Amino acid sequence: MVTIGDVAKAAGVSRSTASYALSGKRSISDAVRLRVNEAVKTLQYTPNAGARSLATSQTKVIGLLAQFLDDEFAPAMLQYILGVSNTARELGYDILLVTDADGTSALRRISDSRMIDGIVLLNVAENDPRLEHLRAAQQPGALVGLPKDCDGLDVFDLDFEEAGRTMVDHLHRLGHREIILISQPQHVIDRGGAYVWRLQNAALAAAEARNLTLHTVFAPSSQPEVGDALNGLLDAHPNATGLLINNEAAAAALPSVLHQRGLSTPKDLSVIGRYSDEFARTFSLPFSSIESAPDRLGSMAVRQLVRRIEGEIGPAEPNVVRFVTPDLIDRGSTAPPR
Amino acid sequence: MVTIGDVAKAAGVSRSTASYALSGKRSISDAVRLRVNEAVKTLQYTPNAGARSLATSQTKVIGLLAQFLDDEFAPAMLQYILGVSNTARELGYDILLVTDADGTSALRRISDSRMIDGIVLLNVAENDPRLEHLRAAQQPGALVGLPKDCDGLDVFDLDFEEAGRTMVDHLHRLGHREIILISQPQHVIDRGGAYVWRLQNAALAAAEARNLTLHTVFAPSSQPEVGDALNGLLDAHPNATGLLINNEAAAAALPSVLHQRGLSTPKDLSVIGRYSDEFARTFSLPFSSIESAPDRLGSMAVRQLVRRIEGEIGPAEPNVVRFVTPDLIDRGSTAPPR
DNA sequence: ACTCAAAATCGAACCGGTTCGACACCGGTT
DNA sequence: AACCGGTGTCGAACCGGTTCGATTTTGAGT
Repeated sequence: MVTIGDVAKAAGVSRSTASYALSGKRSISDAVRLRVNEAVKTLQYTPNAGARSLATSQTKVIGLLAQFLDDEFAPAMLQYILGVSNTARELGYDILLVTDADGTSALRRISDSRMIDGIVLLNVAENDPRLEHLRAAQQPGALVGLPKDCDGLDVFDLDFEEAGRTMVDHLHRLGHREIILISQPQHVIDRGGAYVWRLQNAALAAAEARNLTLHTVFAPSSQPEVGDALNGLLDAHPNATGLLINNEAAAAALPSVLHQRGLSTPKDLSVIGRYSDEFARTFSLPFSSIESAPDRLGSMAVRQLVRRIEGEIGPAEPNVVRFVTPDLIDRGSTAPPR
Repeated sequence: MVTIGDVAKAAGVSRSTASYALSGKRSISDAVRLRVNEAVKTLQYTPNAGARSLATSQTKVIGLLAQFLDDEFAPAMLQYILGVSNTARELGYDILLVTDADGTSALRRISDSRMIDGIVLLNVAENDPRLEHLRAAQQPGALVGLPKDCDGLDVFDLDFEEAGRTMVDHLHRLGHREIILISQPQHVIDRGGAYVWRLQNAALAAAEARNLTLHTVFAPSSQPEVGDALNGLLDAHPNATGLLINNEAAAAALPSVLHQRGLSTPKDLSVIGRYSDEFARTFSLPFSSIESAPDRLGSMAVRQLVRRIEGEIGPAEPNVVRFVTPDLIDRGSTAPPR
């Protein structure tokens, strides 16, 4: 293993001089800087991360806590992870990926041992038990998902209220009078998935204001149960002309259900989903959708986190709570009702 | 930050004694051990990872290199990642997830800076440029995917030859005489995805030995092109009674294609895929399939890697190249031909 | 009571960086 | 000639663990 001492020796200077030559934190003669850089190159020197972190208490690593819950759609989570990971690298940070079922103790472990400079929490629930420890950790943290109490933590989430309104307004403007909203299953909500309520309540309010009928339903998030649920739903509301889907599994299952029933969009039914474009491509979903922007949310969270880590924003400065305005991507699955 | 010095002071012993009390590497009186443990608990002491890694040159972190290529099915990759991550935690290791497009320089970075104790490479291609650096890194490494030259590296992969034979044999035993094999697109092969050839060649050999006709085809890996390709394929071989699918996207697209054509399995067509059970559930695929066991492969790779890291297997001991025998999961999509 | 090995503990050194304070050297003022 | 500030460099200390060698304490055997 080649150390900075070896570099210093090769350049004929002291260790501290070599260090300053590399960091630029004190003025160094051109001659020395040149010789040091030369030595670094020929010896293939790379600083030891452990030693550096010990000396500077900075690791250039960000902890990423992702929970893979049975009742959530794993492929959707991947987009968040990639958004975080790619942006982190861009900013010079690596990612410590933690998928422990017990996120709380995992958080303590990586935080207390000072393996990381900051933490991104995905999939944050309304009363997320991890938040308490994140606040205590005295390390910057950023959340994707809106908890009840955002105090002291930077929060990023889709504007689900706006999403609900946009969906309803879009169909209303086309002339629909009776529509259905399919949400996540009950236990996602029980676990604190408040975004389900946020979208649904906003949709209900918009529907009332526009004077149209909105049926709301919680559907399973697993195959093949969700297919049956969709069928039952369409049977129950034969006059509905629009379908709003806030449930990835339901969206994925819908094409074959429609096909079985001999229905097509937008002729027989107008459909709007809420998922990412990437998701739509993966599952070849032909429905217009509210973009859930997982990569963008992950990216924003990391950017803010790094600003805190690097002191561009002081720890005293108030936390931000930022909502991404949802775009509606038109894939031609909506039209005026027959 | 509470250090081992604080613990030692609280327990009334020296730092070294506290360290030995915690590691158990020298005998310690019960009284002291008790007082030290007490102090650890009350002070909430957690060792500083940087300091420990500096002293022991062990980080308890495993690097995981995953490449997300446009033409590969991202959700499938997630299963490998989770297999690696969960097993690593079980063994006391954390995961540094690297998704850089340039895997080679990322490998150098994390390896040279000694952030990690070992490396798992996913998605290894036949002539993977990352291997050269992994060998030079002088750190244990494990691969998922079979390269041409396995020298010095532990390799884990599905037995694709056996998979090809099993698929063909299964349909042959049921009495099929003409079948189709759908592979990945040409550019997956060009990039070094040798597993495509391995399965296909074994299937062809088995078909010849059994004296049955096997048509082979490279299909796109993106929607909706793959659907058109499937249609064209079924048009081109109207007498084929069996379909083997070594292409996730094609498998995902097949149900709606069959539906459009008014075909059903196993009545009109016997179908066997090659993907994970998790994948089948996500897409509610009703086809019998060769289990590609991503979680198991990831888990095996990590287990072997940790054995190397912890010296249970000396660095001199020869590398293993282990093939997982593929299971056929029967979902009732095969039957004797009409 | 005396010896001797084993058990228990301590101090110091080390891992590989960074950073502080000191110092030497330089050209330019007064 | 004495003084000055700025520049470039060095030695030493420090970050927080682990580990080696030495020393003290203990207890068993005679």
